[in-house]
Amino acid sequence: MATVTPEQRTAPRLRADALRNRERIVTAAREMFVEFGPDVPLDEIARRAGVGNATVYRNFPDRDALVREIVCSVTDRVAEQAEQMLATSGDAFEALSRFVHASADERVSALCPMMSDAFDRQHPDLVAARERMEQLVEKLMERAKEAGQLRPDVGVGDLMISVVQLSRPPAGAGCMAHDRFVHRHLQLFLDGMRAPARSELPGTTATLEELRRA
Amino acid sequence: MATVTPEQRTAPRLRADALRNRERIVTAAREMFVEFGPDVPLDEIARRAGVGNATVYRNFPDRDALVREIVCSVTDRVAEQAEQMLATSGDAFEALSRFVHASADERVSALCPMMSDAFDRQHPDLVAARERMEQLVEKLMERAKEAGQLRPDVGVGDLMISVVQLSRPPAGAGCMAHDRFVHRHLQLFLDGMRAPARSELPGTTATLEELRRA
Amino acid sequence: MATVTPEQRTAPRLRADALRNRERIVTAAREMFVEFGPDVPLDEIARRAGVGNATVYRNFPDRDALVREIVCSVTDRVAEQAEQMLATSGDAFEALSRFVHASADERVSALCPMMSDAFDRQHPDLVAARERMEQLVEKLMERAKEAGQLRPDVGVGDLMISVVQLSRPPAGAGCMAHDRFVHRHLQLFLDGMRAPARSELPGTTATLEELRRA
Amino acid sequence: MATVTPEQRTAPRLRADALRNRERIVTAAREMFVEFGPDVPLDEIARRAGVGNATVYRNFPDRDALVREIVCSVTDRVAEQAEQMLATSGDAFEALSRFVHASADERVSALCPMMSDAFDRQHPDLVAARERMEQLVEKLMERAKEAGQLRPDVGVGDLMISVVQLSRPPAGAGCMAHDRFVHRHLQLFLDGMRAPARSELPGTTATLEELRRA
DNA sequence: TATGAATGAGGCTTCATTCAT
DNA sequence: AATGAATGAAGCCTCATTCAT
Repeated sequence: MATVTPEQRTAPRLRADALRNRERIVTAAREMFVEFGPDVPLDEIARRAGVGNATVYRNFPDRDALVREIVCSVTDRVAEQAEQMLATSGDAFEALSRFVHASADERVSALCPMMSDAFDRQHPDLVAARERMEQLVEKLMERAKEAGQLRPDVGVGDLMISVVQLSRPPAGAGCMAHDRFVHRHLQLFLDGMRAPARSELPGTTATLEELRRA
Repeated sequence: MATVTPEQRTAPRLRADALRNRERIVTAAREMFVEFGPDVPLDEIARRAGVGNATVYRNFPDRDALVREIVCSVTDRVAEQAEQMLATSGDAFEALSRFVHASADERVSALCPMMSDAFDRQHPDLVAARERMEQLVEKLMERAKEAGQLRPDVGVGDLMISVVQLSRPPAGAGCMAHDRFVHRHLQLFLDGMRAPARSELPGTTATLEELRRA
Repeated sequence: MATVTPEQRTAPRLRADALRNRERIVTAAREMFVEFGPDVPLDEIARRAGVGNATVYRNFPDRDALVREIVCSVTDRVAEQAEQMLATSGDAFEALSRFVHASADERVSALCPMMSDAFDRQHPDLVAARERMEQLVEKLMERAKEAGQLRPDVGVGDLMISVVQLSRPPAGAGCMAHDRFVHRHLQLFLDGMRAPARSELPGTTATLEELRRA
Repeated sequence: MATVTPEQRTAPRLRADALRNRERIVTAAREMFVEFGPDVPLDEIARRAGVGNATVYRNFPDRDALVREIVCSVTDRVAEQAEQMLATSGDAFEALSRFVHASADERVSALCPMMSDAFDRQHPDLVAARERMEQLVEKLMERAKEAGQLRPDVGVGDLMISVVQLSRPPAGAGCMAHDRFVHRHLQLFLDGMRAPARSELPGTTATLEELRRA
């Protein structure tokens, strides 16, 4: 399966040092979005990345483009985790569980903008990355359902939205502090997803895509 | 049991119309914080409340004071829900479950700032409101544990933090849309909290208070 | 004939001091647009007006709104000059001539944005002001044509565009310096408009409105 | 008569390809200044010229130097037109008239900065180019005055300033649109300059040079 | 007391200019 | 010599907060 990397998305060959700058910006932005929420000043991101503010704009025409790049790249990382877990042959629920915890470590909460109206959720890059991720997670959940370990009334959206939400650090809180609890709460949520179902769920499941019109 | 009301917190007797203004501001602010996130302009809150912007400042010296008032009042409402559930005599887990769903309807996600470093979590009003709420929820959980329905390795902080997080609307998304999923995810989380425990939890439980130095 | 004043355009009753501030902003903006071109920093306009920069934005939502106000108000002033000249009973060409020179003194060159694509020439306020002015100038020219003093092959657009252009101060030049020549060149242009025509004109006349699609 | 060419102004021998680059930059800059006004970004000029932005700086130390080069080269072109008209033997006013219209086609409006305080009008290159042009136009006007076709109370400055002004495209307007009217208005102005004078001119004539302290 | 208006600090973005390849 | 990338200084606009009526 072909993996679309961020580099492939933004193709035009960059010089070695420019590429390094771009990477530093993306890394800084991911950390700061997760830590301080999506409103961090771009100037702060530039400072953390060790570049001038205008360098951010050379790489990303506006704020949305930077946020989109972060969302896409984290989506790729999460998809990568799902792919790795699919490649294991052991217990299916265990694989799902490890995927969930690994996603939190990959800062899956950076996907938060994907759920916001103030974000172009239909951008082609984003749609492609999201669909790939969803298909992989779908398979992971399917395997666990077939093994009778995952309750059948939950969908990809239920899982991913909840994981994003539970791992979101409170705005302005150091995310390191938050990490202390996240895996604990994710574990509780995972236990609630095990088969057999302990209750009937209200509402209906949703994919991330459906959020568009939800 | 004595309930501390917002009016008692800000003691000086207000004229009837001034009191009504204050209430309208708080109501508008709660709705708009939940709907539009914590960055909503105060002028917009004033407009929604139908008062001039300066009236907001007459009632709350600065933005933090208003946020604190919202947090305190929602804490009160949530505590009220816990109290009501404690007053019922039926199934203990059912009471806890109803409390959780009711909290979401009371916009418990407005408590989010309580978990933020950028917020004075030690303010006396806040400490009082939080401790009262925690004691009531603690009792609710205690009853369910004694009935063998709630796994014993979870604490008040696990529950409240998770409920706040799962019910947080994505920044910039209408919360109405979000409501479609929240109760579903809360239900999954509740199922994960039922006894018997289906897994061992990592980390340790935490009270909201501990978040301060966590 | 009812005159539409700027105050009537922006109707909502303002406090006395706020109205004074608004007037000061408009005055400063008119002078600086004429003197330095349409790119003067708004902060400089605010400084010259003696108000904070945000006060400009309170009165005019964005830069375009301020420019439009200037254009409308100068259009009104120019129309006023035309009306006064129409009220005189003397020589028709003399009236037209005095109108042209008076327009320059009223800073008619501030109408320059009216000829720019980067400007909403269809705004209702602007359309109303422009049409009123054009009708008055049309009458003034008609009278001179009927008296056999103005060549019949020129139109309102020919006159107004040329007057705007000839009286435009070079960007960055003190307009006071420029005034030394403007009336001289306007006089030459007026002489060229006298009947009998001394040559055949290329192209066709145009109204300012036609510039839209020109 | 010795003609000072731009190449002679910036003496050091350039390689053929470097010279070609320089020409492309000047051409692109002239077009874009006329079309988009004096604020067009240098990066855009470089793009239109098909070179990197830094190449512009290699050829012109700063923005002013580029503007000066444009002004000088247009001045040369205009002088060239005057020279050609002087070489004709027909009607003197006709020659002057053709010069005026040809100047507009040569984008004489690019001389606008020559009238701005924010521009070093005393730069040797500029002074030389301007004086040469003025002398040629002076001769052209002299011939017409001697033939009794041009009113004697007008000077070179009157003509050149007016031609520049009348042919200036409004900032932000495509100059093509503007061309529709320019020749028409120039013709009216020319008619006003014919002898016999139809009125007395206010003020005094001026050379472009006098603008410095005017 | 309640209000609309005023303010200055700060964030986003652009651009002339400099630097490194 | 030529280029793409980097930079910091503005300019525009918003918003929390203060002032004057």
